[in-house]
Amino acid sequence: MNKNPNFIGTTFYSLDTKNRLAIPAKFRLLIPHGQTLILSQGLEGCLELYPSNSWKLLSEKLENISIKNKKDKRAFKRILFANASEVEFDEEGRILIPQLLIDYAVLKKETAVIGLGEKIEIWAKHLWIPYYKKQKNLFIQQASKIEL
Amino acid sequence: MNKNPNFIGTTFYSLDTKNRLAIPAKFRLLIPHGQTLILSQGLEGCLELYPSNSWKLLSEKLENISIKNKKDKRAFKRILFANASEVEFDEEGRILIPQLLIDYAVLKKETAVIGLGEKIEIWAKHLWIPYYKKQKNLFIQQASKIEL
DNA sequence: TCACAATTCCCCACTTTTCCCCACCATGCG
DNA sequence: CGCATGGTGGGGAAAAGTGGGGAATTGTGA
Repeated sequence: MNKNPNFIGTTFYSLDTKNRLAIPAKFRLLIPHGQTLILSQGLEGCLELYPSNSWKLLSEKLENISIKNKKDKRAFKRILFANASEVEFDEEGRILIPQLLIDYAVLKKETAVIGLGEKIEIWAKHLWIPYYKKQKNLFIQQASKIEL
Repeated sequence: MNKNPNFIGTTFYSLDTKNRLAIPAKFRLLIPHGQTLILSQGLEGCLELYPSNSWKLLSEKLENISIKNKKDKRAFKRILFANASEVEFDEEGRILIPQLLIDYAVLKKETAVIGLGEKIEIWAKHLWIPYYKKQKNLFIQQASKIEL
């Protein structure tokens, strides 16, 4: 009965001096109260925030993925899990981001919080903006080919 | 059971100083009460408004297009989701348009709201008028080739 | 075991944004 | 005319985001 969350949209929020970051109320409402979340490193230098059930799906997917080199697979899994962290909301709907992950994503004060369906990505704004501009053109080219 | 809406026609409405935009009553009546809508980027610089189930179908379609490169595929999904937003009607039948999308479509006070069957497009009037004039001629040429 | 430092967490306060509500005006129609 | 409907605008309450003080907790080293 528990419907999968469907996070959508971009918001620009501030990481404060205590490494706290607000999560948009719209997203919070999609997450059952008291549920913990998993914050881990994502690709292209962002962070990923998962509700625990989405995280579970991800780990299962990872088990079934076919990387020929088993050694590489183990390594990938280790890095993913080693840097992952359980986080909770405080009274104001913020999460505390571990220093390790702040360094990984080169987070400064300005961040972009982006809903991607089953997960939420967190980007340093100074990295997101150029990435966005570059990829937007690719998007438009691809989308133009599709009959709507 | 649930019949697809069929939005038709152009209206020129005002975006107010609080970024609210009225949706024509005749369109609203086609949307079940309480249903959320997805506002997202369209092509040629407009915005598109979908009943959420229509958007879901569209996004799945877009996600399944064949991009071999996984990195490009991630980028595609990010752009798709980053520029979309859930919106609801207020008591007066208006939606609140996020600043990000206002910037995307270069919306000023005067907007054009256009019914296109299953979706509604929102244009800055100053962009719509020249686009319309230009495409109208093309339309006439095309029409002469088509048997109706 | 204790003292000290660093981190985390609870709480409060301030500012901005969003949303509820009402009021106005134009239009169309009996 | 008077009433109903639909679009526009704005006041003000409520919610959301931001920042910081200080207590509680944890960890470290003497």
